[in-house]
Amino acid sequence: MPELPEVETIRLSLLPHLLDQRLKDIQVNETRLRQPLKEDELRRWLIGHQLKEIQRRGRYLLFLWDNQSVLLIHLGMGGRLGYYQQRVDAEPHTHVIFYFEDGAELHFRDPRRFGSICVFPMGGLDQCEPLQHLGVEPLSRFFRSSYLWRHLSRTKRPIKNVIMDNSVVVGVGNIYANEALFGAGIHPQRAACTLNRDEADRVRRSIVAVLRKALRSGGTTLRDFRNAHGEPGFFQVELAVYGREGQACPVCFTPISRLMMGGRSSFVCTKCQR
DNA sequence: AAACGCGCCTGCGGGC
DNA sequence: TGCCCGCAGGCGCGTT
Repeated sequence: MPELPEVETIRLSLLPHLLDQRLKDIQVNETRLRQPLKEDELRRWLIGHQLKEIQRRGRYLLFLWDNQSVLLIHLGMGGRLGYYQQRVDAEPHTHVIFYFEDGAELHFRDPRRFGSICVFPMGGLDQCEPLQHLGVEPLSRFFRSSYLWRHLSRTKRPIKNVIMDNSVVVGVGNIYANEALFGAGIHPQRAACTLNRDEADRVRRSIVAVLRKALRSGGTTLRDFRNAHGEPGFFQVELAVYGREGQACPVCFTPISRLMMGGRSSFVCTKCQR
């Protein structure tokens, strides 16, 4: 569920509170995450250390500490990070609690346990398996038209699958892929290699535009997304097609149709998107 | 060898 | 009312 704008929103909401804070303790309630959580490693690397930076790579949050260690957190599908100024009762499915010296707490909550938490030395960042094969950041200068064109032109896969492929471009999930393709006027099932350069660049610019706009709205809250303070995002009211089957296309009023692609819902205006 | 499909996991909403 | 099924979907891995 959290795609790039949601993860970035969480990062921005944590930043002012956690920077330079020192970690006092860690409580692990559940180690059975996507990959088993190594509690002793977590404690050994992080307790007593000061948080120096919070970065994001794709959908991963990277917490950098004063001992050159990196805490990697992925929120999976419905994972949440909750920041609390002082002691609070943990909500159900709170698997890990980070206690800081100023009394603040960071709660990692993930009912479906699709998320993951691991720690590794900063020097080993290059060897960190989950980050190995990630493509470019869509909001960086590396997401150029020549880059996307190269990836589109060599495959017959549907365009929607390609822009959701994290080895091409990171952080674009189902919601923003649907929105970006609507904005570009491209049908999600078009074979990527049939797009011409102009269409490919329309897709690229549409991805950037929709991610930026969603970020400005604090992300999309369909059901459970919240920033670190428990506040929802507001981009759901601006969604043009996602989840709007049967509703009028905001441009031409044709009813939005839903089609399944590999078990995932795609929403499309068949008049605007070709 | 690219590309598809499945399994992981729980909550919730719709239908009967 | 209550139960069951389908859907949500990122990611890694196995299969074709």
